[in-house]
Amino acid sequence: MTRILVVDDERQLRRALGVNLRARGYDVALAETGAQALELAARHRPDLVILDLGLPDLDGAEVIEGLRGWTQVPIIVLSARHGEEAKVVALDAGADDYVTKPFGMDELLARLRATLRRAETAAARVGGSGEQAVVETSHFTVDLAERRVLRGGRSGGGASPASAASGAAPPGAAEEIRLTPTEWHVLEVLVRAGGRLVTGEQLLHEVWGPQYGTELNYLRQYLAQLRRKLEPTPAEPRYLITEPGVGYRFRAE
Amino acid sequence: MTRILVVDDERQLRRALGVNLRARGYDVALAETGAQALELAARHRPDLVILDLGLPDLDGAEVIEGLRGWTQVPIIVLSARHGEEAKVVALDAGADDYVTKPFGMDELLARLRATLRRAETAAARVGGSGEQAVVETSHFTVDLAERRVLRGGRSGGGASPASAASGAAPPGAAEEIRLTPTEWHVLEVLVRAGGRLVTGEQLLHEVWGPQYGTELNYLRQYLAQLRRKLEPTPAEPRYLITEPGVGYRFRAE
DNA sequence: GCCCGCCGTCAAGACGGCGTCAAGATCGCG
DNA sequence: CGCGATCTTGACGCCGTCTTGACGGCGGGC
Repeated sequence: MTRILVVDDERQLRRALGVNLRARGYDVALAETGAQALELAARHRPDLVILDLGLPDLDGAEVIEGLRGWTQVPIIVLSARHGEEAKVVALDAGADDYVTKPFGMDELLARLRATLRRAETAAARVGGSGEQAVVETSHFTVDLAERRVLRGGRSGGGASPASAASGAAPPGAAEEIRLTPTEWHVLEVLVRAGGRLVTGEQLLHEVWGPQYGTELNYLRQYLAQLRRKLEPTPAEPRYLITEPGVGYRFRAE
Repeated sequence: MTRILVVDDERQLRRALGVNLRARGYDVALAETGAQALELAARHRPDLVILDLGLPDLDGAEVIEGLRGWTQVPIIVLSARHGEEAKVVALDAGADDYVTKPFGMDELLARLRATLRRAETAAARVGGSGEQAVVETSHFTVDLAERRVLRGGRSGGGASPASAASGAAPPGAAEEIRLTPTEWHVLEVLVRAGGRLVTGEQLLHEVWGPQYGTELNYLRQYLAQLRRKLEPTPAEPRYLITEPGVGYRFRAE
């Protein structure tokens, strides 16, 4: 469900927004100060922030900058100030839209939908931002953005044992290796670590959740499966390396 | 250079916008009718459109829909109408922002920067191929602008199992496949993703609205119907691919 | 040289996701 | 007011995935 963070010091308006948004099926969190807003945003990870500029503790621009320091979450600003100056400042600080009070609830909701729509398509296109999205070895290619693994680097690996469904691809072309969600997640964590060692405990936390930490047999299971699917000779791993007694590491040659 | 398309029938305002935008370093194209706007947009591929709703030839919503049929270009609407109703209609039709006349040039420019900034993160699109209005496979053709699907690629697929109503079309000619609104919407989202994976949640958000996110059975239902209508062998999908545990993907071969 | 712990492997059962079928609800149209 | 098309919702069975346990080999420590 879409999470909205509403930041406003007027109890009245905060309640009204909360009720209206919840009625539309949004998951709403409320904050009444800038500090509380920043904390809630970090913890709650909202999909959109509705921010009143007239907060008691922090200046509006400070809140926007505090958010923009680490997140691209869409921000709709509410303000009683109609002046152009204020709008320009807020928008250039990183806000996505600016609505002057008093405003109609229908308009705000429509602007909210428009902003969410725009942000959603943007987020879907670039995974996070920058960062290496494709890691290549001489036997396979891991595409973190597209969430895919393709067999075939410079010198194509051996023919895959069984590929029934996919039409015959030209030799040397990229052929997809199907991974289950958990397999992918394990591989992703290792690849994102960029060659650094990942302890068993870290892996379990990332993939299975914080309440796991001792189930090392899970890792043995999934590392074996990944090696079977990715390594040229699974018995002698070249890429998915075991560090005995510590954890695992992805080596990109 | 960033290209802006300005659509307005008032000569005065058109000129003012043109001058101001050019002074800021934008590359500006001008149109004074809806028809001209659509044509210029297709040819010129602007990075943003500023659209006056009070055009002589076409209704404002028509112009927005005409653009949204094939492009995600950001649209800022100008209008003399202050009513909420008009704003909601325009924004829900696909506009990104709505500015009422008279407006301050500084505010418009700030809103323009904010909208461009938000849209830019999406600019890192798959290699220049840009936005295709028509996507073709060897069994059918999806026309995003015309909102149609035609059976027939190079070598026409087998005869459809049950097509009673349509008159006998000449062999190899394009025959339209009728899709319901929801079917079309699902297909459109998948095709627009351009081969990238779309999670179940994203699909539900786009098609059914943000308050949906867990009704995965809807997707099963509609994906099955689309496969029945589009796939040569619905039991073994070639185009509408399931990524188990994650979502769906459109594969254009 | 023996014991113990860690790791790779195999196998089986539990579980949940996915495709499918089917029926009711809803809406627009004649 | 009745009909058809479409959307919504529920149920069911199959299959792939996940979970869990057990076994054997290998190496290191004592």
